[in-house]
Amino acid sequence: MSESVSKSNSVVRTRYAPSPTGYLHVGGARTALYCYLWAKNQGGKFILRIEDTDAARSTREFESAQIADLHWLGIDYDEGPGQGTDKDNGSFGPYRQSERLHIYKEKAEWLIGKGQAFYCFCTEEELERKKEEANSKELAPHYDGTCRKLSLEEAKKRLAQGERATVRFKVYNKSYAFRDHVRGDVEFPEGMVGDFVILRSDGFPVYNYCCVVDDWLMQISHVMRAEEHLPNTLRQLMLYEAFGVTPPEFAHMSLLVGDDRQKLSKRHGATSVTFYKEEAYLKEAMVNYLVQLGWSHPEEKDIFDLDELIAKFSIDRFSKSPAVFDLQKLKWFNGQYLRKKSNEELVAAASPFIPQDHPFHKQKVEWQLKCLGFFKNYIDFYKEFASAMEIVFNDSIEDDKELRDILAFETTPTMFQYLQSELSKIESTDSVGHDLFISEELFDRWSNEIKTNLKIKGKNLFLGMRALLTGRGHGLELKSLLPLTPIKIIKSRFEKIKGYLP
RNA sequence: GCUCCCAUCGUCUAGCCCGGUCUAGGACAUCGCCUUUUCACGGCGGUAACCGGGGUUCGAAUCCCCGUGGGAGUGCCA
Repeated sequence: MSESVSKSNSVVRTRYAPSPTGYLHVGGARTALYCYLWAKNQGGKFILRIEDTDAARSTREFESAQIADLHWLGIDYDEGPGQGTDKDNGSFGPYRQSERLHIYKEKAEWLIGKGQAFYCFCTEEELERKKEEANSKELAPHYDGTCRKLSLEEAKKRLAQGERATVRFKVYNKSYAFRDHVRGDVEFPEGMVGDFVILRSDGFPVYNYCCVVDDWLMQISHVMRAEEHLPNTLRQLMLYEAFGVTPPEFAHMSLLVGDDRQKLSKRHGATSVTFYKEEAYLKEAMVNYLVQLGWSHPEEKDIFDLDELIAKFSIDRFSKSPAVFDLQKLKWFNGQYLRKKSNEELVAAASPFIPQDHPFHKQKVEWQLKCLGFFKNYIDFYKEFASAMEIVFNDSIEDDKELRDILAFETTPTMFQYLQSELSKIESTDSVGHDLFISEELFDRWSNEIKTNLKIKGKNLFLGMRALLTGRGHGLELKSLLPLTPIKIIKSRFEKIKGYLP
């Protein structure tokens, strides 16, 4: 039985170690966020390590895309590709595993020399056959140890003759236990795994191996990763032991799952951060939402920003059970943060997400500020501004019972006469053809004159004005809406509404 | 198959380690009311959960055991 010993009073160093084989996954983003928050909370360092040992699937494009997405969320690394390579107490870089191959080779040779690893000449076909055999006999499909007995001299001879070999780790026959910050005490019984590959026949290292070498050499204090890695910890513990190194502390976070409770994947819908970024979700909402999928604020608060998170974050408040990634709450968060933005911020940030040919862009800045400031109360996403503004730029009549009822009020024709004459007094556009708008003052004057001169008030007054000026029986607050509507639209609707009067 | 992990409202969760203050708290969603002479925003309120069975105990959501259900892993992927 081996006990992992906590590293005390050492500097906290966490790492997020993605493989650049796709875009940043929301689950990965959450893990990165937790690593980042813990490091920052402890005044430590957050490291980004690129695990690109799967050369066939890894690309630099995905690497930069993932970094860009992390950056978008506000997660910046202290050390990583192109950053902080020779910082502080020595060199921890390079930070791409493909650039660390010589290190893995050297350490593997050391292990071989120590008799803790050996060359294996078994072919994939042989291995596959043995596995099936073991399976049919209901035995654990472990490596059967064929090459374990080979002497080093024998192995070197075969290597010299050009035979390809992997390097396997000679597994210890004993049970392991360690304390996990999320899971508590975890035990692995003896005999769970067979001798596993640490170096492939092409010389590239395998995940469980290079992960340990790097976490060790980069002096990572806390390994925080998804629960799917929990079983890997056994192999890694063995490697730490072989190297004579104290393992880091571990925290295995629960998985993000889909509505069917299966590990979140593409078939559950959009899972890449890039998608949400492009859909103009707010990063504040994304961070706030993601963090709460598996972690809770000590004061049960719901809304908090990155700075508060850094201050309040703790490694002991993770939940153990998987969390369903469900967009409802993210949508709510997005609406909350969107409404918090000032009108100036809104115009700057949301304009790109309003179609280029939208008349919104032709209006003056003051109008734009007022407009988005008004419509933000009705929507949750930047992309919804365009459709929300329909009511301002669309001169169609929404003919329904509600509208007909209002038009049938006996006061409505009188009001129509009055508004017709008022509208005829104002211009739709200025001298250069720009849209003109009525002022709130003018709107107030109209209502007052109708009230005092025409003796129309209450429901008849407001609903009547709404019907005649907007062509609808219901809608948004008139006093704010009308001054945002181009006069030419109001006039055009007014012309059409004539035909609907009884 | 084997190994490991998990189990509180529909969803995210608090509480569990250190049993009583839990007739189980909050948030999203939902429903209702108020506000808005309409909608939304906002405010107020309602519906809604301790997987099952045994134990330990005066007392269990909380501790123990056994079931059941779910998930992950079992690669020359990470």
